[in-house]
Amino acid sequence: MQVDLVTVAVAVETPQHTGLGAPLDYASTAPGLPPGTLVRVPLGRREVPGIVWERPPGDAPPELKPVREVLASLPPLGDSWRQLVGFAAAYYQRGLGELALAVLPPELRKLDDVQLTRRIARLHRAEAPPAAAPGDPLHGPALNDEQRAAVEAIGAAPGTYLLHGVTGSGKTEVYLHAAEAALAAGRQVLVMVPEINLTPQLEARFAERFAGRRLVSLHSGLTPAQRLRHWMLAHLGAADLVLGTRLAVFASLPRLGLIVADEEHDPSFKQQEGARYSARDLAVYRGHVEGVPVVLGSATPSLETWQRVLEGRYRRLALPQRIGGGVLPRVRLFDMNTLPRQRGSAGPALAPPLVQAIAERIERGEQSLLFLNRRGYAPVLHCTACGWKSGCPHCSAWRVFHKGDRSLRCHHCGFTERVPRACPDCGNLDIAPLGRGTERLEEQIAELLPGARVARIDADTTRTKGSLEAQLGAVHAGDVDVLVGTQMIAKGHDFRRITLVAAVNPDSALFASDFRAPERLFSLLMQAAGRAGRDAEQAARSEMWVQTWHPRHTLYAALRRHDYEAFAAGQLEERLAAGLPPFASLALLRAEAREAAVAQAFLRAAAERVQAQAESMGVTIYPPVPPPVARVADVDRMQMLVESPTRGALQRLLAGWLPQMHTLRAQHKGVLRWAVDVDPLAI
DNA sequence: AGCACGCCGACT
DNA sequence: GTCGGCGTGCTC
Repeated sequence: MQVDLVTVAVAVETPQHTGLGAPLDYASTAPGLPPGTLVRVPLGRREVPGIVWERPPGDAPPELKPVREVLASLPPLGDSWRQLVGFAAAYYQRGLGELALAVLPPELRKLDDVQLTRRIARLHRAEAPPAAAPGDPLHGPALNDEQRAAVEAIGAAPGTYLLHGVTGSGKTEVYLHAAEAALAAGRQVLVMVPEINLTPQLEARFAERFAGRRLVSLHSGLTPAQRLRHWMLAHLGAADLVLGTRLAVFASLPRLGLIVADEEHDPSFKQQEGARYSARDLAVYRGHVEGVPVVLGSATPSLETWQRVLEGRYRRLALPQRIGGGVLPRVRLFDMNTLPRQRGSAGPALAPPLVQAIAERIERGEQSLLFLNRRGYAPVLHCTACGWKSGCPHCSAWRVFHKGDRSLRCHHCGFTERVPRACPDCGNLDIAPLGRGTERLEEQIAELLPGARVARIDADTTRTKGSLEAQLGAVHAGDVDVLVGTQMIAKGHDFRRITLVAAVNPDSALFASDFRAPERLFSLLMQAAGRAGRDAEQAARSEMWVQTWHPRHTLYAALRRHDYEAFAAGQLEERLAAGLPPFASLALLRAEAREAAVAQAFLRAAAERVQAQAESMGVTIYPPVPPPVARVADVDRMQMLVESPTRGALQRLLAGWLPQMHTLRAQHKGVLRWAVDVDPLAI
């Protein structure tokens, strides 16, 4: 019997610096294998998973290897999913198959069709019909006028919406109602939050409200089996709600009806390794492709989002009031210049009036939250005799003094040693901490406020699973008077008894070289302020203190009035003048080598290849420079900024340029890694 | 990236 | 004599 062979294109995991980014051709005996089908194909001497893709017209290579296995029990990945993945691969300059397979649950790639059939059958059996009938009325609080208007607008037409409101203004309630409307129409809902830490409380809120609906989470904290199960329920259309972190933007959702990205300004939505995608930007694209509304929620929108609102491309839905008539805490800028100068070091951790204010809170049984974005005891140790400092031998960074275990730790490469007893250079015994981290602040508060119950929450105290929950529990239970922590505590957690929030030392971000530093600081401080006075009855006497040496800085002036719009206007003006996003499109080319000169030469040669073309397109390629931390783990890094007036020009340039990079790399021995970051967060 | 092939040093 | 070092090259 004659067997007809057809040619199919299959996206397989081929790292792009091999030059193979596009799908490969295979022969198949199964006619009409639909795009989106999961298959296994031979690649070199291996057999790898792949996804059938559209085949662009053109000649197939003469000798084709056959598709080994068709995983027919899994419904094909849909057209809009493939379009999303195709767009993301092209936009972020990664191989299609590499991205497509990277965003599937890792466990899925290991299964053959028999195992898969069994898993799917088991899922259908386990997932009994929901306990309550769908369509139960929502039993939440009544919406205010603005909330109702927002829900109606979202339900009325697809498009991108900025849900603009401060902490406590009721954004989640709008998500819940918009979700209910989408669910009632038989659609699935995707809700994304920036951090895993925030998924449990979101899940609890949605689970409580949608008792009759099937809800799954998708984030990297799940076990491989859970992740597969949840992904599968979404893909099969059995899950109604998917809550997750940035990776959930790639969930396969055949009935998608609404996408929410909460805290859309948060930098965590940008993936920082591999394909460096922005889940927020992809959510907007996905909403556009699928014709569903996308809701971006924030009190302090990213300037990219805000500019699109000003241009009328996104619609702003404002929630101007805190629910229950609460007001935002009064912001008090404390001028550190008014303190008597102390000889030598940093001066007191907390200004005496702030200590007094905290003491009053303790007396009244209220809580205070002190925010210091630097963990450890002191960021650096130094010798008072010879000037030695605790540098990392492997990185261009200081090693941080951790008093708890008496260690010097590099926060970049992890290199850790016990604190030396004496100066390693001159033997002097007098080595002193410089500056202050959360550990030292905790110690100093105990001295300033004897008897106060102080707790510290940062990456060091929450290392083990469940410890964050335990510590937050202690705060909720009222076992803590003063909570000290890094930005970890500024985000999302809903504290009820906090009436004072203080930023201990926020100034450094004012003058950072990173052009987004002010935006991040403003948003962090607004978010921190939002921790105070969530109980309306306490709100009136809630305060946010900012200790600063620059009390007249415009950022603080805007913060004091809780005036995001004024702050944004000022920033946008600066960005426009400087030719920075959202008024320009950026990409960053990075290279790593043992010697900075090698990385630099590689980037220079790369620039030379397209210099003329770039100029003709109005694209500027800046000379390679070392990043802020130039050397990490004995590897030197260099980066080269590419700036374009438009996205389109940047995309065209990169698409033609990057394929040349792997041949160029072969000529530059010693280049360990290189990568491109489209729309980088920091430059 | 894997995973081969390929040509030179210390071991059962 | 072979186990294995990682240099170079390929994957429809």
